[in-house]
Amino acid sequence: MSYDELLDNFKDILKNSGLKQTKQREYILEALYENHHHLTPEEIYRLIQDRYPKIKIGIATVYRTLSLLEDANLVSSLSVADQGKRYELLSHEHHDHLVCTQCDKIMEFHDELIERQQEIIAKQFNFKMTNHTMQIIGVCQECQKK
Amino acid sequence: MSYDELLDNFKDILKNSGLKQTKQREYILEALYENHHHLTPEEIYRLIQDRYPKIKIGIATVYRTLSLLEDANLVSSLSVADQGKRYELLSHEHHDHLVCTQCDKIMEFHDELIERQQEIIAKQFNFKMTNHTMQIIGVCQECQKK
DNA sequence: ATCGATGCAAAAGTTTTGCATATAC
DNA sequence: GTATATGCAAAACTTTTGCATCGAT
Repeated sequence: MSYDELLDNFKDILKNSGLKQTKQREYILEALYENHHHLTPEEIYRLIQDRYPKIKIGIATVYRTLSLLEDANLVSSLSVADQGKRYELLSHEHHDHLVCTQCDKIMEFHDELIERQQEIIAKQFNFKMTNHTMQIIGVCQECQKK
Repeated sequence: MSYDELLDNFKDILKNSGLKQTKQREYILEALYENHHHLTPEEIYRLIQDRYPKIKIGIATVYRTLSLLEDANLVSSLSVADQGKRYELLSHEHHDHLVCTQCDKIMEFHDELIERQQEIIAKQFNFKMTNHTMQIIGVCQECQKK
């Protein structure tokens, strides 16, 4: 999905819920779009401060907007290893994560077989799946050499 | 694995690392064993206080012991939906989770196809997998009716 | 003009750390 | 006896909330 489509999508959601469009909300979406993945609220906050020094933004707004986006199913949160949640857009192609416990690096992969199997499992439980996450935890190739 | 085997296992790990066996550490392991899954450090702390009113235990010890157990790969942590991590023993048979976003209920499932596929993926990335977690997020059967 | 959104600061909640004391070895 | 573990309290982080003001509609 292009950024413009995504933004239109977000604007529609806001309008339909009687919420307002603001620069802050737009910049948060933009930060998530550009830095593809795994941002903490703190990181998003600083990215916006750095890029738009003129605009005022508070960390509370970042948290509030992320909750909004999560409720609207535009972002998902993930928490592994370190403390604090990290957020990423759902509109990027779905993928899962390999997390290295030594260097905290996060790698991505996509596997159709697993995707399909998840759908089958959700169906078995009569569960209405809105999202799913998977993490393979371990030691990456580089850290194994150390 | 029986509790006794698990405890012996833990004692060996402590001994081999030059660490000491304490009642507190044992009770934390016991709490995780008995209440099969998904405990927060706070819950573990209170369980032990309730069950062993005579013994002193501090929340810091719970955190310290959980880190120890996680390093030793005896427990894994999981964080979804609510804030804060939850811990569970790895020695219980491995399973993955269905998390309901409406009632926060966590259900479990086990799927061999997914397990095998995760191993294949780890191999492709030359990744030494020590653990893996998967969560299917959505709305459970009961909450769909509401 | 209205009502929701924002920034700020305070509060609440979670996790870690320093230190004196207690306890396992 | 020595070294590690513990409880406690303080500190560090993370997230949420109250409130006066601002800004989108």
